[in-house]
Amino acid sequence: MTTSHEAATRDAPRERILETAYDLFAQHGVGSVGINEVITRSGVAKATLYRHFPAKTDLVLAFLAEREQRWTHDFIEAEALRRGDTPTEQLLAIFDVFDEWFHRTDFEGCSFINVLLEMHGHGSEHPLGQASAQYLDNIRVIVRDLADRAGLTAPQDFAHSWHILMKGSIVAAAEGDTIAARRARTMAHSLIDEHRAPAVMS
Amino acid sequence: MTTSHEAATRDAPRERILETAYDLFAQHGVGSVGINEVITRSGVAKATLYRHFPAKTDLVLAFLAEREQRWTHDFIEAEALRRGDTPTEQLLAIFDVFDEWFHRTDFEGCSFINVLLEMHGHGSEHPLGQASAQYLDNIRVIVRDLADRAGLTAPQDFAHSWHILMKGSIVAAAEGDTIAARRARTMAHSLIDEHRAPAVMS
DNA sequence: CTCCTGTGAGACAGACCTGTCTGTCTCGCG
DNA sequence: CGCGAGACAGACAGGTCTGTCTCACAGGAG
Repeated sequence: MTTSHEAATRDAPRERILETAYDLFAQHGVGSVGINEVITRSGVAKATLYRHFPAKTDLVLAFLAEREQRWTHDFIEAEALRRGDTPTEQLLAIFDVFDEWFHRTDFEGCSFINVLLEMHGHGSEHPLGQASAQYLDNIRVIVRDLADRAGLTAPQDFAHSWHILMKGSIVAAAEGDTIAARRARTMAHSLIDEHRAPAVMS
Repeated sequence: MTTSHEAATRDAPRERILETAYDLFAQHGVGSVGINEVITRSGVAKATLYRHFPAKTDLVLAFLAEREQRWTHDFIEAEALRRGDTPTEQLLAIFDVFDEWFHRTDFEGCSFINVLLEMHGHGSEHPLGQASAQYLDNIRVIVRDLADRAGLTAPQDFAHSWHILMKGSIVAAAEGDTIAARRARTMAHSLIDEHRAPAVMS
């Protein structure tokens, strides 16, 4: 109903499908949302959806790619870079962005983590698990590059540890700990200090 | 019902069901495993299962309770207490146990996190989400008590931060980072240091 | 002996899912 | 004006799942 989206969106069924799928998958998870709901909500015919996305997996893969663009790049990365003047500040700003994110009423969690854990150990075999792992990898690359630019030691290990703080705080936020980002930020600060000393090993 | 009970070792279908459900739910997730698989694997009639567990939710709740006993208490807590001589050592030993856990070929992740994230934001309304959150809470109580005994400042906040490291390393391990526990342990050590100083941010 | 209870085996209903297929409509273009 | 491509609508097939139900059997109690 409605088609209140004016003439512009009239001939863009693929965009309408992906837009609807993005909202539904991000909010309710890719497993809980059926194709039929995407169809009815986007006002598209089932045959149209399957013409653009041969299987549900393809639609989910498109969603994950879109998620990386909107969440990883446009939200987290861009905001963190904007809020900090130095690489170190930009790293820490990630958790400031997280803090804002965790306080949203429609906080939806990290789709990459959600999809990966939905595979329950078979993630390395399933294309959705592989894609999610790749997008999580890409986040770590962003962190590692900032660590590089900040002159930190062992940037690869730093990025892994940093990412543990990010993922842990996201799960904590899903649990209801709305100030998890501030807790993680404090630990993150200590981690930076540890990687400023020439020797990292304990 | 067999007079004065305790002829329980007879066939004990309830124990067989729960034992089978424990293995399947822990390994493959509570959503992916159907009642029929529990039935065939445990050699029990469907009516028998539904007599002991009126709905699948009841079976999952029983699984989660069993999971707390076997994983939280018998594995993590007991092993950590055994491996350390002081409360501080026992806290750090949690990540030694994690390290061993992450390296198991049948590493299955944290069922509480998995179930909670499976609710996709509606965890606080769903009984399974509430139960999972409660069991995660209980883990934090164990950590807080150890922090108390170690004389750390702000043990409640400490436990929340510590738990972020635990959850973050579990997700990282699910991603394939087998040495995530050692990374978390290093950060955990710094966290302890931070909570030894008399003044700590709240 | 019969009754009674718990059990195994499995058919069945009803809901929901993915994916296919058949129509009908509209629109652009020659 | 006619034609074809793409889109809408929805029936349909084939599979999954939960949960109910029937039936046969086994063993202890009265």
